[in-house]
Amino acid sequence: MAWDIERTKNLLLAAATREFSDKGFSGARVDRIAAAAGVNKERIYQYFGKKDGLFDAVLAVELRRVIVDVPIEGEGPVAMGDYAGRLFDHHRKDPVLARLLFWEGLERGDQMVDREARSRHCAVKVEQVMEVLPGIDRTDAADLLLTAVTLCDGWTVLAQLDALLAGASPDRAGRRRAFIVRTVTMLAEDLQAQA
Amino acid sequence: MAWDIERTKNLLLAAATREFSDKGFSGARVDRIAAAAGVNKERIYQYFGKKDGLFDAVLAVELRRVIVDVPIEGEGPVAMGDYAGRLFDHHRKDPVLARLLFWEGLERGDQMVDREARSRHCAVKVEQVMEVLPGIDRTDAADLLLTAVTLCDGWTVLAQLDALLAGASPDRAGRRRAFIVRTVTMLAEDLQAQA
DNA sequence: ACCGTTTCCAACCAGATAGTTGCTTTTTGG
DNA sequence: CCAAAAAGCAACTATCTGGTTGGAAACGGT
Repeated sequence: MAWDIERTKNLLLAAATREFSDKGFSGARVDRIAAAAGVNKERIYQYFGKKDGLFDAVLAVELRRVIVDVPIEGEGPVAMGDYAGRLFDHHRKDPVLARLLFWEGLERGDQMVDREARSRHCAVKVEQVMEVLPGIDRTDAADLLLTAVTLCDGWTVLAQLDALLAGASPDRAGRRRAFIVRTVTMLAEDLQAQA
Repeated sequence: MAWDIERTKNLLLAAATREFSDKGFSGARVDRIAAAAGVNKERIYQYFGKKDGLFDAVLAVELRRVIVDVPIEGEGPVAMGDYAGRLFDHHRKDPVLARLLFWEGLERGDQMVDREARSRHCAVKVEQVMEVLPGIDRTDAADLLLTAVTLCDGWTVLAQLDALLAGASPDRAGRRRAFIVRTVTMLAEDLQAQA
């Protein structure tokens, strides 16, 4: 069998994604990642430098994924609500990114990974919001976007709190989703009206 | 000098609060907590059982604190916005609780600490919301509350993301606070109108 | 077939980590 | 004032951690 470096890297990335998402950076165990990937631990240090590098790589992959899978597009407040809904679905299907973002916020604090790329990513997203809601203030667009992201991502992490607050009603997720969509739509309407 | 067990316990709790808030559960180091408190490590195991017990105690203290310091009171939608603002201020002054909640959500997942007490706490809060907005649906009250909490707590953890999205404008925190207050007020208005 | 290069791996290391123990010091109650 | 109980502490342990290394195995070009 020929060497398949990409495959090995992907196996490691997949295992690392799961481990980091579950346990966070300091909780993740390098040995466990290697074992889950069925790859020798040493490969991690060869391919990704060290634990930090692996974390960064995982986050980069997931960020790229959400950009492609959940675009901001369409026109008017309803389009923003729709975006929030799709973001909610994305996280619900696979909570990895939401968890990684909170892990990063908590563990890394101010030393964010790859500031430049992240900054560009954010700028693009804000720009897209401004296209969907013409005439909106840039700061308002950022606030609206942050609100949508916080609500969607926050729910995947604080789901236990939600269960305590709202009880274990059937299709709780669907109800929460509808609530968030409505909130974001309403907010977008209000911001555009005053623009 | 007489034994002052309470003082020792409080020293440990204070140090543990800081450590857990900063590093989370698996990132926190028992030795560091003991050193910061100027107390022998063994005391922790005597007073709190083990690391888990200390974490639980810290969380309990902070939860009790926010109930007292940030009550839900008043009448009508504006009162809910006001509550969100005060919650925001509470976390901004001291991000400990917000961070602990997210740490718990991420690290503990479904095995939440002291379910019974937490459940009661949540029920009381929802009840208070229903008093402020008479006639509102119970599920809506829970959703509104969760929205306010998610937005306020989320901002303290995702502040870096905020900086990337909105730029480092002066008094960014104040602007975000105003946005959240407005969002919650508007939402409360809408919910009460349809009630 | 041969050989330099790349990929892989088992064993290893130094430092850290949660949790324990045996003993000393202080307090308390009669 | 004395003995029993409680509180305090330094040193210890067994285990785990991220990270390294020296050599074996598989490859590709000739």
